[in-house]
Amino acid sequence: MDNISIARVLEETASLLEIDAADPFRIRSYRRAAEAVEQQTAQLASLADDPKQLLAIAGIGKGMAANIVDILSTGSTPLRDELLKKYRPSMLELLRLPGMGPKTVALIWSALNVCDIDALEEAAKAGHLNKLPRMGEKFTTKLLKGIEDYRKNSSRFRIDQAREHAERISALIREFPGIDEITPAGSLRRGRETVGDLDLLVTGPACEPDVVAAAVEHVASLPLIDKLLARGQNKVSFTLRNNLQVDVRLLPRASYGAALQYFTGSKMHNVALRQRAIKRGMTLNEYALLRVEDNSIVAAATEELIYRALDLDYIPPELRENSGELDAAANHALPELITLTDIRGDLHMHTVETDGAHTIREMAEAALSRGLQYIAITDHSKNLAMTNGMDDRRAIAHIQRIREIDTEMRGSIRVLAGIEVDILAEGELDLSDDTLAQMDIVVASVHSRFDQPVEQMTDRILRAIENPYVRILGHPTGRKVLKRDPYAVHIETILKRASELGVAVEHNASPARADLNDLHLRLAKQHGCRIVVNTDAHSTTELDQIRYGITQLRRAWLTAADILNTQPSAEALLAQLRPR
DNA sequence: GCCGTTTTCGGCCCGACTGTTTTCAGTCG
Repeated sequence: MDNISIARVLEETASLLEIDAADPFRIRSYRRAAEAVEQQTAQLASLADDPKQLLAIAGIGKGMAANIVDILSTGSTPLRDELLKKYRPSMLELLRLPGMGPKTVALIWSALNVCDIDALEEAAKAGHLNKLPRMGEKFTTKLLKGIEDYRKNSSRFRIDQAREHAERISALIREFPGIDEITPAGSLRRGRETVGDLDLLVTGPACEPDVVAAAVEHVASLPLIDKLLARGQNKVSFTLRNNLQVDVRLLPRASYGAALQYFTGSKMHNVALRQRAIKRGMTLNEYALLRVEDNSIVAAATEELIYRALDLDYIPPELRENSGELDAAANHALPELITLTDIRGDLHMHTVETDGAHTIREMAEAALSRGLQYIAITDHSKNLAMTNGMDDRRAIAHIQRIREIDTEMRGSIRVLAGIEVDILAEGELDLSDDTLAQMDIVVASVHSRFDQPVEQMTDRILRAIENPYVRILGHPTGRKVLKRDPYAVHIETILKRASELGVAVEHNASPARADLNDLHLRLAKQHGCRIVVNTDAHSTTELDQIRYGITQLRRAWLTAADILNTQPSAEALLAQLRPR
C-alpha cells in the first residue's frame, strides 16, 4: 500500500472520530499523521519493519506507528473498524457539503437515520431538517444548493486558471480609489498545483476601519459575482459562474503582514507557528503578533517582522507546509530556493512544423525577450500523427532550418536543434538512430497508453532511456493535474535508472501537465538525477508558464544548483548532459 | 494521540461569520 492510501485511511479515521465527538486533540493527531505520511518521499511500506524509522517522523508516536503497521497489513485499524460499525462510510462525503460539519452529520444520523447525500436531499426537501435544532429554512435552502453544486462540480481549479481569475478580479477591485495592494494568499500563493478557492487580500487607505464600508460595498457589487455568499465588516465571499469561490478581505496597512501570513497558511504551518509564539510568551492572530502579558504589538506590518520576532528566518510561501521549514528557519538552514531569473534556457518547445503556433524564429525571439540565453526546438516525431509529427527525412530538414536561425540570431540567443521523440509500446523510438545522432537535444516522451499496467509502462520507459542518444526523459509520469491519474509509472525505479545513465529528467512546467509533483522532485534529487525544467511551449506566450514549473521546484526545496538549465551557456549545459 | 528550554502529565491555535440565537454552537479557513 502506498503512502497516499495510508494517509487516506488516517484522514478517514480522523473524520469518523470527529463525527463521534472524540477528543479534538486526538483527532488532530490523526490529521497531522495523515499529512506527515503523505509528505514522506520514502514509501512507509518499505520501512515499517523498523519501528524506529516510523517514530522518527514528526507527528508519529507509538500509537500511530502501530496504526500504520495495522493499515499496511490489514488495510485498516481496529479503531476505524469499530467506528465504521457505528457509522457509515458515506457520511464522510456529507462532510464535504458546505455547512455540514461533524456535529450536523452526527445529528441527522441519530435523529433521522440519514447517512448519504441522496437521503439528505430527500429529508431536506421533505422539510424534516427544520424540526432539528438550529436548522431553519435558510439552512435547508443553502444545503440543497450546496448539494446541487457538489454534484455539478466538486473539483479544484488549476493554479494558472485561478491566477487568471485573481488578476481579473484584482483589476476590478483596483478601480475603487484608495486601494494600494492586492495579494492572492492561500494555496495560490504557496504555489499548490490546484486551489480550492481564491483568497484575495486588499489594503490601502480605503481599507482603514473607519472608511472600509464603502470599499466592501464596491467589492460586494462587482459585476462578475454570481452568488454573494457572505459579507462582513471587512470580508466579502462570493462565487463566480464557474463555481470558484472567492474570499476578499480588506485590511488596514498596519496589520497587512499579519493577515498575509495568516491567510497564506498552510493551516498546519500556522498552527506550528502559533505554538512557537505561545512558547515565547506571545500570541499570533491575523492582526498581529502580540505579547501576552500586556497585549502590546510585537510585529504586524510585514511577514518578515513577524518571522524575525519569532527567531526565524523569513520562510518563503512555497515552503509553508509544516514539513520541516520551521526547524530549518530557526537554524538558518533554509535553502536558497531557485528563482525565475536563474533559468537560462528552455529545452522543450514546438513550432508550426508540427503542432506549435509560431515559427522557429518567433520562438527564439520570444525566448530572447524573456531573457533566455539558449533554447532547444523539439518538435514531434512521426508517431504522433495528429500533431503532424515528422519522419526522419523531415526531421533532418528541420534541423537545417534550426541551424540557420541559430546563425541568424548571431549569438544573441543559441537555438539548439532537437526533437521530442515518441516512445513506442515496446520501448523503442519512432525515428532512426542516424537521425537522433544529429540532434543536440533528444527528448524522449511517452504520449499514449497511460492505461497500461504500471509495470509495462515502466518497462517501456526504462528501455527507451537505454538508447544512447536520449538526453532528456520528457514528462516521465504522464501525470495530468485534475485528471487524477495515479502515478502511471514506478517513478522511483525510473529516476534511479535515469540517474545511472545520466539521462536528465524533465519537470514539465505546463500547469496542465505539472508532470512531477514536489514529492517526485525531492525523490529525483535524492537519487542524484539531473533535472531540467521545460515549458513544452506550443506558442510564444506559453514560454511564460516556466513560472509554474519554478514554483513546484521551490516547493521541493530545490536550488539553482539542482537544475541543469540554470547553466550559463548552451555549451555549459550540453557538457552536463549525457555525452554523445 | 503527540510531545517536552517550566512538563513523562497536562497541555495542545485563533477569530469571523451564520443562523436562529436573547448568549451561542457550529462551521470555516
